Amino acid sequence: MRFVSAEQVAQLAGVSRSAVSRTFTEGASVAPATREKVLKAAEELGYHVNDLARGVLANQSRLVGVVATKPEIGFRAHLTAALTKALIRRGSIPVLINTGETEEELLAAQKMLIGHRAEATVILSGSPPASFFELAQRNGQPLVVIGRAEPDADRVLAGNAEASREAAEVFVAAGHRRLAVIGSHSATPSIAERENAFVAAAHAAGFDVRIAHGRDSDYDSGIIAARTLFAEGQRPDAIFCANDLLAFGAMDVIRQEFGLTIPEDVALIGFDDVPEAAWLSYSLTTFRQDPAAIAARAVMLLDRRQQNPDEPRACERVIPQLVFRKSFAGS
Amino acid sequence: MRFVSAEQVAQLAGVSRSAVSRTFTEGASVAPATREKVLKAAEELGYHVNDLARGVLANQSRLVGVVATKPEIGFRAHLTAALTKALIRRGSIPVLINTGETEEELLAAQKMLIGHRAEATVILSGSPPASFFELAQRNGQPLVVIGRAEPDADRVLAGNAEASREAAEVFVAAGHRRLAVIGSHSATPSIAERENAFVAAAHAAGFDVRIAHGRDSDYDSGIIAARTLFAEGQRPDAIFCANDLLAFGAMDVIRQEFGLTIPEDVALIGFDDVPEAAWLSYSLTTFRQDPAAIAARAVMLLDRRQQNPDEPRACERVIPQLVFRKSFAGS
DNA sequence: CTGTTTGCTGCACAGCCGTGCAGACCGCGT
DNA sequence: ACGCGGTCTGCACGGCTGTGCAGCAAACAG
Repeated sequence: MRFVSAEQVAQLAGVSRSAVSRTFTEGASVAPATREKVLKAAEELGYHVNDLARGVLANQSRLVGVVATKPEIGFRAHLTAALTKALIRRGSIPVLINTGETEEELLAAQKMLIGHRAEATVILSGSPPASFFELAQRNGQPLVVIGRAEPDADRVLAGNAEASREAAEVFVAAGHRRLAVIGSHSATPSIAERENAFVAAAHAAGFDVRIAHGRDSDYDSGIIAARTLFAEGQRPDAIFCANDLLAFGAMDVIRQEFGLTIPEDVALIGFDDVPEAAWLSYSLTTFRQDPAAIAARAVMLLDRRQQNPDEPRACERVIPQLVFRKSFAGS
Repeated sequence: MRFVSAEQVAQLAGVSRSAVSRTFTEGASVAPATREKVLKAAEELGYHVNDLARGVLANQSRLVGVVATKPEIGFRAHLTAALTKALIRRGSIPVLINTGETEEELLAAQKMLIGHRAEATVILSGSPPASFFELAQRNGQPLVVIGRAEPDADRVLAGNAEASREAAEVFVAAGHRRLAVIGSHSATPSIAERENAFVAAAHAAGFDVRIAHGRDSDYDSGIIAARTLFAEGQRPDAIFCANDLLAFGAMDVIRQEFGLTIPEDVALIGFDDVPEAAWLSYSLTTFRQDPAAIAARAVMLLDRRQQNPDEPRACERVIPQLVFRKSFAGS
């Protein structure tokens, strides 16, 4: 008998099981005296309401899935942490679905969530297959997507386009003419959007942009991309990096392999403002994204969807703020 | 009617509900023909077994709590990710309890886990109060603690003492005499153990050690600690840092504020081998801890505990490996 | 003192599922 | 043809809870 049941508490308190149930149910009608007796008996026996049985009745649990690939890397780590913290504060139970690369694993995890009657799922990254959305839809599973324009779900978007345009503008205003951008081959929607918006804005201003890609969007990719930019062709004097990690890799190559100085020879702007951007070695000018703010929006969308399940899909926007440091001082 | 029940599947398939149940129960006896019919009907209706109800029967769910403060920082981010991945692969449901600093929040989260009849809890960091262990004990909640010598739980320990001793030995063998160590005021057990073991080993070899502390065990603390080491007193020529983040902060201060070179003027060894340690700017010699290996041990302990609940507490050790990079080349 | 309202309480049911048990059915050997 | 063993199947129960409903006592008004 590992767990105490309400029946046993009732017996010890000398009341019916209903009284116990009502004591632990918000807004139920119990006399203060019985309530007291029940609480005392529960304390003595170490009783905890069985949320599973509760969930069976309500046909819903308080689990919220958080889907992320590589949740330990860069900005995503901060977003994951902020989101789980916000969910806990809300009284939900954050389930971190750290899916490997395989689609199969993701679907298995989703089935687990549905099997546990999860309340909702938040998607931080990756590009789930269509079947994922279909399955969620079919089981009335609310979805919140962060950083991706998915029309079938509530979403929180960063102002990627606006920020990237601003990057191009401040580069041009500061007199830079040989522009470049570092993106990624396996571009997530956010990364691709930043790259494209920067290029478009530069073209609109009448300047060409060299484009470099690494395999991914991490430090090593930044290294590879920077090598291709500086090893051949006209060397850029200003580089916009689709995220901070790419920028760090590029900076290290620019300084150590090509002996150039930042920002005198090359200026850089990154994206995300992870804590490393403030480290003395980098001091990277970058667009700040506040993970707590994004998480708060996501939770808000969850609340709203729960109250009005049939409301049309909503979209929240969080606008990144350019933080000036030494890698680009502005004009 | 948001979810399909087994009853409906049974009706469509023309069998009893028991047959449906047995189809989805491992090792139950069903005729291949009925099984087929049931699966087809389930597919058509989009049926998923209600894991909540299943859990009520078994009095256990497949939730596993993962308790961590600041799971986005440094090595802990990698450990969290590795652990959640391993748990998912095992068929468990990782619940990330990202507790703020308050003890109250932690206990609330623990009660949620117990309420959901979680299978076990893994503790990555922080120092839960005694009431935490007591509550877990009382509810038969298996506990795995990582990186902390908690006698009331199964545990996975890194070889902090062995590695730190090795650090002292290789420094001495390479001819360094002015040793220092950077630890932390708010020392987690691991950090404190590394510091103490290094000091003890140095003393044993006949050398004194300067000790510096920041407030925490992050980059900023490394900066502060390095400033106190180099601003006054005899400057060290070899520093052991209790983790990589501290080392990065120290390196940046040593180079940029004091104009010294690494490793010529000062050699450094870190701990953890987070990816940043391999970045060109740092190239930090450090002790590698494999998050996947630690996670695997933790999961193994979980499995073992589940099979033999009354076995004595076990302790697994993972030995860190010294990885040489440029910050200290060895002798 | 009596009638009525109010506030609690207990009963019983519903919500899903796994499983022991008995019975049905089928194949097979004699 | 008959008995027997084995494989499935359905019934019914048990696991723990929330809640509608009816009843009961107390409080209160007249």
